[in-house]
Amino acid sequence: MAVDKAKGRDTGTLGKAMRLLDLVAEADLPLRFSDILARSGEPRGTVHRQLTHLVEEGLLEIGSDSTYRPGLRLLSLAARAWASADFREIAAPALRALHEETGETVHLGVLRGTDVIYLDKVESRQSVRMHSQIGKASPLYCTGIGKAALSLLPKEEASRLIAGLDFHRFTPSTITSAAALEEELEAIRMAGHAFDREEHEEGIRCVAAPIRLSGSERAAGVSVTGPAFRVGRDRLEHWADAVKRTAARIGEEAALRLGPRH
Amino acid sequence: MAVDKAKGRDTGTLGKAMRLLDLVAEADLPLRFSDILARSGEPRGTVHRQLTHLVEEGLLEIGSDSTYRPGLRLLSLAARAWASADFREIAAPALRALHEETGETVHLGVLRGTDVIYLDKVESRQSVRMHSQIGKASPLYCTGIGKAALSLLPKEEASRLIAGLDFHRFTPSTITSAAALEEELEAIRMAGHAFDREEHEEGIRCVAAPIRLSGSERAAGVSVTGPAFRVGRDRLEHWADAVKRTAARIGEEAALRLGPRH
DNA sequence: CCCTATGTTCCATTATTTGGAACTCAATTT
DNA sequence: AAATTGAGTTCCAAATAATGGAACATAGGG
Repeated sequence: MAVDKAKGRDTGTLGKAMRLLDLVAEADLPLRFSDILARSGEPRGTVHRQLTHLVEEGLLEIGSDSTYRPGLRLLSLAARAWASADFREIAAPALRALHEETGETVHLGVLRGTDVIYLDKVESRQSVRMHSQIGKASPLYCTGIGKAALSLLPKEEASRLIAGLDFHRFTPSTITSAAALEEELEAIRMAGHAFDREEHEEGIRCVAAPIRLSGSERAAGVSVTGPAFRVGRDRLEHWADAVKRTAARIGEEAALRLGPRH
Repeated sequence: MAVDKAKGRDTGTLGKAMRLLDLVAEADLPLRFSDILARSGEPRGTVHRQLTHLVEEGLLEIGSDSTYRPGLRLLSLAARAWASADFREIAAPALRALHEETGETVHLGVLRGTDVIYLDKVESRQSVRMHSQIGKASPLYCTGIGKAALSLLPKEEASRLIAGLDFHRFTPSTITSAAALEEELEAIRMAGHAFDREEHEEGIRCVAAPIRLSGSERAAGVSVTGPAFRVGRDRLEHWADAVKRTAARIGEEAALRLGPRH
């Protein structure tokens, strides 16, 4: 049977179920059975039984027209995951301070695999709902936090991650080659901060700094984000120091409160 | 091995993994391997392998001191679940209106099993972070929304649910018997709204009304919540109508936009 | 009425999980 | 320093659950 060496993991039955769950969650509209069947490439019986199990567990929900969508149980599980992410709590005051100083949206994110997961967000305007972004995953190579966090990893680990990336062009400025990313990464290591120059979304720019989380094997970052019309290169440059100070502060706090005991 | 008829479900391997995940998520502080082993009652080898799988899938995370806590992947999955909960989106304007009218915190929740899951919350003070409650599960028998939603179910279904409850006294006013709950339920059916008279948390009161979600086999509710010192019985009574109107409005909107197609 | 698309169920075969025991590695205790 | 305890990890034959091909059901057209 030989486990696929390239990918490595083999989480058996659970892994298969999760792949299916991902498939449904990732779709931006409810899928019908046949859609899932087609996308999964697995045989009918198998898919059907697995979906049934996921529904019974509350991880998926099935509509009257037998469309599948993510289930509520995910919400309650995540609520706990979020609550117990004490790193987030530790960072909160520093994020607020940075927001006051800059007046723009501040994000906190961590690296998971090749994605950045947003843990928290501070913004002034209420109109855009807060949760909308929390927990969201974005590719590492086109976000300020992603690139900043990457610059913190040991070089060979960073290169390994980069080698495995699947670049997708979101905007004209998106970095779309490993070579270009490696080059930018070198600059980020020197400067201590990273920019996102409308690389993920047109009209959105940011400066980010990496947070060193000793102990926890995790790379994280903070960023200040704003619309291009209001935030020019000069302002980004100008904020870089504040962002770096914030990152350092969070790193120290975390080391203090998560390091010794916990 | 004869499936436990009383409980019914048998989601095989997935179910077992999820039970373990719940166990870890439900604990309010990170558990070590032995804690989990003890609480699960399963044999060593089994627990160890399952935890390993959960970690590999990102559903759990393991700290340097080999403690387990909920993983970040739950956040990203839930982000999608929340985004695609179009019911929440439909309800949002009505919730805001109710908040403006009453000036107190407004909740939207749905019934899942014997719990109420909070889908959304509108409040004025920013100090208490919004997410803190979203996705949270609270027992059905001591929350306004829970009791209201229950009043919507067919009587025998409600009774079946009630019979299966495991009452826990949170405050002196908590309802702690099936008989008392059945009685109150009758009153709620007549009135069309439910109160929470400091039954879940001391000093916190609320009025809730059930939302009828035709089609979707789901019972939901809206509530207005406030601190006892500011919200007397009279005020609660006074808001009852507004809450009922809001519930009706959400129900109609949902029927319109989720019923025909979708 | 037949045809097709879609969703559901069945069951012998096959692969995965199980769980008891043995093993490692530190930190105590004797 | 040797023995003991406690915590985490690994192993593998036996038990159990997942697989997937095919048959069955159901609904909408043409």
